[in-house]
Amino acid sequence: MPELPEVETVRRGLAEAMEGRRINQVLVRRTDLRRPLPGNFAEALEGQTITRLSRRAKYLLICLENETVVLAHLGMSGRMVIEQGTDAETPARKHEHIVFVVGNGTVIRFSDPRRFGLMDLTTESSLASHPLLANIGPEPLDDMFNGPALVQRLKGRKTPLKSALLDQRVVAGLGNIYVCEGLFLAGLSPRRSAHTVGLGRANKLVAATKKVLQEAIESGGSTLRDHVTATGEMGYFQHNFKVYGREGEACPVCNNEIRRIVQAGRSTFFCASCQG
DNA sequence: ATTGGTTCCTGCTGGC
DNA sequence: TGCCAGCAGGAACCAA
Repeated sequence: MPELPEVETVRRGLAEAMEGRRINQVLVRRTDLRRPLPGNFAEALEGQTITRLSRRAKYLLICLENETVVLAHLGMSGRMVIEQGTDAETPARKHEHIVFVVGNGTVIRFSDPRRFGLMDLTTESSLASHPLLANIGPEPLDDMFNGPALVQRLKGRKTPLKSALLDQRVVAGLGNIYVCEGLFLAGLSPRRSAHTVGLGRANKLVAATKKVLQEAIESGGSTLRDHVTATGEMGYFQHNFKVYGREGEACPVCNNEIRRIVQAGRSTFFCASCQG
């Protein structure tokens, strides 16, 4: 499931292949993604040169010379994979929904079996107020995301800390894996009520979250099932998970058994003795 | 205002 | 061994 490190890894790969190149062709095979693809999607992009590949939260932003911005979310199972010199039209793979042809024959294939992903069009000037981005919290790797800011954002929230961190309005780009890992590294209980996190704990949590995200990006993200980089390689941060997916295994710090609980319908993995 | 529940979709898993 | 119901999961949306 692509979270910030996976999307960032994909972004870096796509930047290499797409920046400065002209979009020569866009094939749309399906328009019924998480939200309907804009009707003019292909026409709006064809002929435009890509100026920059950017990212906000878990959204990829493909910026074009005429100020158009493609907003792309990979959902649960989305992939963006680069191929050189293959035929864009064939083979027609089952879950391949959109294909971009850029420059002299570079093909970028967006596939997404579960179709929780989406693409939309906006412009540079209305990007920040786009409905999907308008209410999203700070980038976790930005200096704006710090202890005091986190305390402020958790104020008044009575949900468990774990659930609050998954809320994209609190902080952007985190998902189940990196929230579990960050809480473990910070030594904080996922069950703690969010508003009880004061400056000391918030500082620890911010530092832990940044560390986990940075290390994951350096590892090319985590590949559980679907994630591959834009060049088709697997990430390998999953080998560094301390608690995620490790129910019943020994905590790497204290050797107690790692537990799994369900919060707001999502699995939480944690060590009850390290995460007081 | 905040929060819990539902929904979208498909591949995988576990139980029989 | 094979089948199928049920689940997982990001986030918008709705209802309370």
